[in-house]
Amino acid sequence: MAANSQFAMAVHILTMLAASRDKNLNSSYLAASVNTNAVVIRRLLANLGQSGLVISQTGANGGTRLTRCPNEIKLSDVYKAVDCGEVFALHGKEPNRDCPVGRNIESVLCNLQKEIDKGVYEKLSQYTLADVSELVDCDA
Amino acid sequence: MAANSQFAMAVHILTMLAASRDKNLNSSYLAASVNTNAVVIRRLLANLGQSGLVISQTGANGGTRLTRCPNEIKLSDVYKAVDCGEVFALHGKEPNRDCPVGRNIESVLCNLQKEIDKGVYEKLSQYTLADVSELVDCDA
DNA sequence: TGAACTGTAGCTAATGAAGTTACAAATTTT
DNA sequence: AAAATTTGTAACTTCATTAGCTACAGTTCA
Repeated sequence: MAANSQFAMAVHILTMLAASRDKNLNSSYLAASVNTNAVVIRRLLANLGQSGLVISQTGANGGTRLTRCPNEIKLSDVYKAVDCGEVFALHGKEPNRDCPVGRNIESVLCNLQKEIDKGVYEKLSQYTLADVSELVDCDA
Repeated sequence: MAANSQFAMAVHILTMLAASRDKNLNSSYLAASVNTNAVVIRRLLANLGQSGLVISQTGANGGTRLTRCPNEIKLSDVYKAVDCGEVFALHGKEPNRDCPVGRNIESVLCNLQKEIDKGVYEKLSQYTLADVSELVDCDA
């Protein structure tokens, strides 16, 4: 269970919301589609809400809806909203500073990490939620 | 401890090996630079060896060395050698097949995942171990 | 008032990485 | 031939993280 599937779940539920823009969807309904627990969905929606992608309402007939059009939500926005970490992790423990390589490798890797992450981000920014919705419908 | 730093460690020890191409380096020596246990290094070297990047010798004065020039080892080769998984994970549990979105989202995400991973791979293939060695020395 | 929601705290279970000890097998040195 | 060194690998522990679950206070609608 250690693999972080939050991005996948986020795209899933946002696609659901995109298909029902006129009404609120509640967390139980979304959870049933993702096949998980409603609290997992609510935690995810909390992140998406903080990034301004969705808005939730408490109370009866409450639920969540998108704040803007699916074609205005880039997948990079989603990626940023859920905290997925980096493509690869740096050293867990600091390398040995008495070794020339150990002393300098971290900064080199850190720059590389940033560049790779930027590439991922740029690639994801080429797609919107509307693109995903279309693909999902096509396959249906 | 759950963040996978094998790529970072792999680049680290390969840089060490690149700086000592004429002789074997043993796992204790490498472990001291990475600041970890020798067995962790040997496990990593086993992966790198299976991908043909390094060759190890048992016995006294044994150890590990590169099989080819640092400028012939792309960072994408390293990424492939250590099993770092994907940029983002797909659903842990299969989504609900009774829902149109649940039924089709996985294949859409899977294709996206492949494309993103390919982008990472291409970006990493632009750098070699020789580039890393140079950067590490420059900083020193 | 009562029903239906979200938001969130707090717990358990499952997974995976890293760290450690131990030891057989291989190889070199003496 | 014996001793020393080193890899390869199994087995275990520890730690961090994700996901799943229950419970409940607070909000909103009818």
